[in-house]
Amino acid sequence: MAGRVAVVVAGAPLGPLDYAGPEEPPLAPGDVVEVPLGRRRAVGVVWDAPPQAHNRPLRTIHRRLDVPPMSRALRQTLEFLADWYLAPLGQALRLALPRAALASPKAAPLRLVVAAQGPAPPQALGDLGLRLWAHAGAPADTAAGWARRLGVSPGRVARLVAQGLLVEASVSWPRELPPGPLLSPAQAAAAHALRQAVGAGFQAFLLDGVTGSGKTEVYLEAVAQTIAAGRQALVLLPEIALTAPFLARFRARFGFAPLTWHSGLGDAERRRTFAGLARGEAPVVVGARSALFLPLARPGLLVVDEAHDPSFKQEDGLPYHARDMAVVRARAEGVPVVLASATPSLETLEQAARGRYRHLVLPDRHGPARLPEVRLVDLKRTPPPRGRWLSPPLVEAVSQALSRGEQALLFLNRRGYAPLTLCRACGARIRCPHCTAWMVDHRLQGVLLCHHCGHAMARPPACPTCGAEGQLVPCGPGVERVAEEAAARWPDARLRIVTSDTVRSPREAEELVAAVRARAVDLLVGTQMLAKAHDFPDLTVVGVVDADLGLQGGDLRAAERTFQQVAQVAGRAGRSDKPGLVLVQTHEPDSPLLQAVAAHDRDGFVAAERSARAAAGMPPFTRLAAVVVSAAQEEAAQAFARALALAAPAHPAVDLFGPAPAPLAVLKGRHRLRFLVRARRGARLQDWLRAWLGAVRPQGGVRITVDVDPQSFL
DNA sequence: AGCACGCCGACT
DNA sequence: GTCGGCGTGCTC
Repeated sequence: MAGRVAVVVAGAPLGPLDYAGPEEPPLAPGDVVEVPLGRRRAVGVVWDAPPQAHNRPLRTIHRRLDVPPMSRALRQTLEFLADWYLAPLGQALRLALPRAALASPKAAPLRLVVAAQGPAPPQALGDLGLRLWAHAGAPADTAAGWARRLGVSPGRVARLVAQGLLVEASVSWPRELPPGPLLSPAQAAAAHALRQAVGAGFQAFLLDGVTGSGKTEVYLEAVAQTIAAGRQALVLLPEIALTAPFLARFRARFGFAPLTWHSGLGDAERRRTFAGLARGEAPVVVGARSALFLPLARPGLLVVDEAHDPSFKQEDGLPYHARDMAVVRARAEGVPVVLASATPSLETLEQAARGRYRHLVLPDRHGPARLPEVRLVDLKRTPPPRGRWLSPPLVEAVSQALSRGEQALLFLNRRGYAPLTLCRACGARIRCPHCTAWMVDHRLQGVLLCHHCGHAMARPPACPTCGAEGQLVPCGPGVERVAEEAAARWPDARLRIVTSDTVRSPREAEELVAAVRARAVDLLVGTQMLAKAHDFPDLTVVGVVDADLGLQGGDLRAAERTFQQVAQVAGRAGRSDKPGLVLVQTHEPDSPLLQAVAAHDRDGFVAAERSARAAAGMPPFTRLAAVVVSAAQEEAAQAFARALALAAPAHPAVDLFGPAPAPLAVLKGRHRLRFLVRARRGARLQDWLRAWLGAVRPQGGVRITVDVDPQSFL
C-alpha cells in the first residue's frame, strides 16, 4: 500500500487534497509534485497536513519535480496568509509558485554586466559615454541587454567590459565587503541595533526617519552584516520605478548588484533568479510585492522599504498586505525584519508603541540637506485664473527655480486630461457603461477611459445624450491638463508627464530617472509615481496642485494618505545642498492636517489622527473587513445581501454595518453591495467571518469577496 | 482556477 | 435536428 500524502494544488481554490504517494523514494513536505486533478494535470506542493480520514479511492501522484522543495517557513507563511485572509491554501500557494519555480534549476549561473562608476565619463567615448553614465547603477543585465540599452553591438559591449567601463558581476557570494559610509550618530545607533539583530532570531523593527534622513544607508548596514554572516537578505520596494536609484546606491555601497525581481523580467532571468536564490547562491534580492515569497535557502534579513506605501497591499485577486506578511515570514524564518518609512501607517506606529516592533528613529536629514520649507497656498485668496490650475505663488516659485537652472515638480494624483466630460447644452456627464464612474479624458491617447474597468471610447463629437455638437467640455484637471498649462507658461522648459500611462515599464522608469538626473528634464508633472523615493539632487521646487483631492470620499484613511502623500512628495525637494521649497495648493489652509504638513509635524498629525480613530472606534484600535456581494442582476445581489445580513451571528464585540451600495455601486457590469465588519477588542474577526459566511451558499450568479484589513473602500 | 455537466437559442 | 451560451458543481 502506497503512502498517503496531502498535496496543495497551486492556483486551485482548495485546501490540501489526499493522494497516493510512491513508497520509494518517499515524498517529504515541501516537495513539488505533479498530480492529477479532475481531468487535468496540476502542480502542487506536498503539505504537512495530516492525511484526512475519508475512504474515497486515492489517485496517484504522477511525479516529483526536480526543483528545490518549498521550505517549511515559507509553507507556514502561506498557511498563515490563507488563514488570515480567508483564502484557500491553493490560492495562497500560487503566490510562491510562479512558473519560474517549475523550471529545472540546471540553468547556467547568472553572469551579469553592470555599469562601472566614476566621476565622469571618459571624453573619448563621446555620446556613448554620456549614455553609459546615465545608466550608472542600472540593474544588472546581460551583455545583450546592455547592447540594446546603449544601442551598440554586442562586440562593442565586450570592448567596454575590456576597458572596465562595464563590469562583469557574478551573483556569487562576495568574498569581502567594502567598509560602510560614515554615518551620523543617529544612523550609527540604528545601524548598530540592526546589526546586532542579524543572526539573533526574529525581531521586527520600525526604522522611522524623515525623508532624506538616510534610512537606506542604515538598513544596508544590516544587509552587510547579513551577507558577512553568509545569509541572504530580501528587500521589498513599493514599485519597480524605485529600483534603479536603489541599485545605484546598493552598488556604491557593496560594489556588486543584487538580484532583482519584478514584472519586467523575462522568463529565463526569472528562472535563474529563482533557482539562484533557492540554492542560496545570491546574497541579496530586491523586488516588488511579489518578491516576498521568493525562496531563500539561507534567510537572514527581510526589509520593507517605504513600508507605508499602499502598493504593498494587493487589491485584486487575493488581497494580502506584503508589509504584514513580511513580518509573518520573518517570524517563520526566525530572522529580523525592518519596516522603513518616513511616514509609517498608524497601524505600524501602534505596533511600535505597544512594543511589538522596536522603534528606531532618525530625526534629521542627512548631510547638508535640510527639510524643505512647506508653504500653504490658499486657493480662495490667491486663486489661479479661471480655467487654470496653477496659482500665482506657485507659478512664481516654479519660474524662479527654472531661471536658476533647477528642476521643479508639479504633483497631481489624477491621470489623464480631465476627470469628467460635461455637455454644456443638457448637463449630461459621460459615464462608463459598466461602472459607476465618469469616463476620464485621456488626450495623449485620444480616448475616454474608465479607470476602473479599462473601458475605452473615442471622444464623441456630439453629446451622446442630447446630440448637441461642440458642447462637450472637459471639467477639472488631470496631469495632462496641468502639463498643457505648464507648457504654455514655460515654453522653454523641457517637460515630462509621469504617470502609469507614460511610464509603463521598468525600463521606461529607469530611462526617466536617468533623464532627470542627467538634467535632460526641467519640469516634471505627474501622479503619485513621482511622490516615491526618487532622489533628484537638482529638484528644488515641488507644487502640490490639489492637496484637498484625497480628502474627498470620506475614506477612513483619507487624512493619513494625504499626509503621507504630501510629505513624501515634499520630500523630493531640496535633497542636496540646495534648499527646497514646497507649495501646497488648498482650499483649507487652516485645517489641522495641512498645518501639520506645513510644520513637518508628523507626530502632531499622528497624535490627532490617532485620537480621532480611537474616538470613532476605527483601526488601529479595531479591525475591519469589507465583504462585497456582487451580481450581474441588482435584485439578486440585494436579495442575497439581505439574507446574508439575517445570517450574521450575534457577538458582543463585532459590529456589522450594511449592506449598503458600495461606493463603486456598479463595477465591470456587476452590482455591488458592501458590508463592513468591525471587530473590537476581544473578538476574533476571522473566526466570526468564517462562521458567518460558512452559513450561507451564494447562488444565482452572486459572488462574495472578503477583504480583511481593507486599505481601499471602493 | 479549470473543466465538466446541463438545459435553452440560431445554424450546417 | 446539432453547436454553444455560461450557471452550477466538483476536484483527493
